[in-house]
Amino acid sequence: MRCAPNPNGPWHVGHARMPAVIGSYRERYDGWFCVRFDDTDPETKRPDLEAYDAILEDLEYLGFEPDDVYRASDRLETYYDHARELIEMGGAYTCDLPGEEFSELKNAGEPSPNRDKDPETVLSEFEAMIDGEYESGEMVLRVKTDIEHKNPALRDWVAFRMIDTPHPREEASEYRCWPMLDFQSGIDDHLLGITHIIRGIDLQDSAKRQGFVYDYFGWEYPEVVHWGHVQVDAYDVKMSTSTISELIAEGELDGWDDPRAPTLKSLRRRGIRGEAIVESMIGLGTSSSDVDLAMSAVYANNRDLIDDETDRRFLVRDGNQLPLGGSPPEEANPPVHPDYEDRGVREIPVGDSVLLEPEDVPDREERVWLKGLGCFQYTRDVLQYTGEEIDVVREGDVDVVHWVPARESVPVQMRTMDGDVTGRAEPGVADLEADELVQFVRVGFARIDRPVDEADGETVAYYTHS
RNA sequence: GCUCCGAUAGUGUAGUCCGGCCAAUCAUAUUGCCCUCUCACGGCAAUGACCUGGGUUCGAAUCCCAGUCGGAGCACCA
Repeated sequence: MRCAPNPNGPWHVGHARMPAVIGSYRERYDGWFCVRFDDTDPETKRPDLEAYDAILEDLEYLGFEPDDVYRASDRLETYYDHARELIEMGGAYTCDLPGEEFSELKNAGEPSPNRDKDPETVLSEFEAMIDGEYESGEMVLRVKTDIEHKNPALRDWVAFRMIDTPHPREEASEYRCWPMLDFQSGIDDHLLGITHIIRGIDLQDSAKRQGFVYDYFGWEYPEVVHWGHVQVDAYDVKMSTSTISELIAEGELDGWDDPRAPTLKSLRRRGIRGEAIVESMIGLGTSSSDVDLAMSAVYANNRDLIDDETDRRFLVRDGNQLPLGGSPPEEANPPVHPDYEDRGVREIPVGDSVLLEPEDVPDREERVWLKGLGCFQYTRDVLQYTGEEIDVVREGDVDVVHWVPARESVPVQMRTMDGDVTGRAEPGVADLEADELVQFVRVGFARIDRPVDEADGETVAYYTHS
């Protein structure tokens, strides 16, 4: 099988579907899959030189390594050779009709006047195309299909056209005569031994179009599955490489890994495992209708993967400072993970005042349980330590909240899909390293993006999900 | 205009080929309860769907026809 991306930018979430599905088939049937960059349009779908590697990185993040990697722009001579062969069989003709004129004839079921040129003429004109003797738009090579076919989409389609703009890859920059996707991809699928093709409904006519070429060559067409488009909820930004690219250029997004961007690089930075995305994509199946992927499904899969191993920490967002009274313990020792006592406890110095999230500040005279510390009553602007046991919580009238010491806590900036939030975390957070995952208790999971910084003493975290 | 494709709960999916075991599966979501020093994890429960209309049949989610709705192609894009 093959994954045939157009290298015009890093992948968005929807792109994960192809490798997820063919990768799982590879495992199940001991199969083979390659990545083939179908980069045969240096102009309208101009390849981005950085995208080749970016896509391979995204693939690696998802947990896949392709068995082979090809670039269509390396294989032009192969396509030319097959075109020559096709011409000799009388299966293709050069055509200098402007696109609109041909379109009119085609829609009427009328052939192009060039259709019956003899192969020698066609061949010499095609060689001239290869030699770059025509300008863009002057000459194309068409596959001779069935000009009266009831489906107008299949009638005598273009196989090669002239493009004046050089290809961005240096190795391919001298070529001017470029194959269209249907020709290039059709030839390659056969030559690479592809047995099963999965592609979008936008290419649902491709198999029939390419079928004419396969018939000329006497090849057998692979099995094909078409699937619909994927929409992802939870994002304001349209899931389209070109849209995201524009938003980045305009400065609306900070980059491909901005948490608001529906890209794989963004999910990676937020600490979501590629595996969670892959599982969600496999869950979508291969239906040909359009589907909506709920991000909650990705989060649920991810939570399954990371919950057990992720240590707990406290983070208070926009904290209200409250002084403590009544001689509470000097240090709090909540567990590193509530389900794994053997991982030990954290050591949080308490000090003489704490920060609570505004919603957690109790009403006057009410009690509140600071996790890992004890019970306090809010009296005369002070949280008065009551020394009561945990039973008061079990009895049900005391809420349990997280907190941080006002003085010894460390500043944290957390970037989320809905914007940045600031807060302060327990001191241990300053010792975390980049890429570590934490669960901020009662807030959610986060990935440490930048450990504490000398300049501002601040730790930057990316919010994963609840 | 021509041509293709699809339609099961909020979302995704199984079942459709080879009609009965489907008063429809599983996951997620939502809600409630239990557990709990988290609104995490775990456990229990509830909510919730075969697009419409005909036909074939003893019997239709499943087969046939029509319609409706949705998607896609008819590019010198991929």
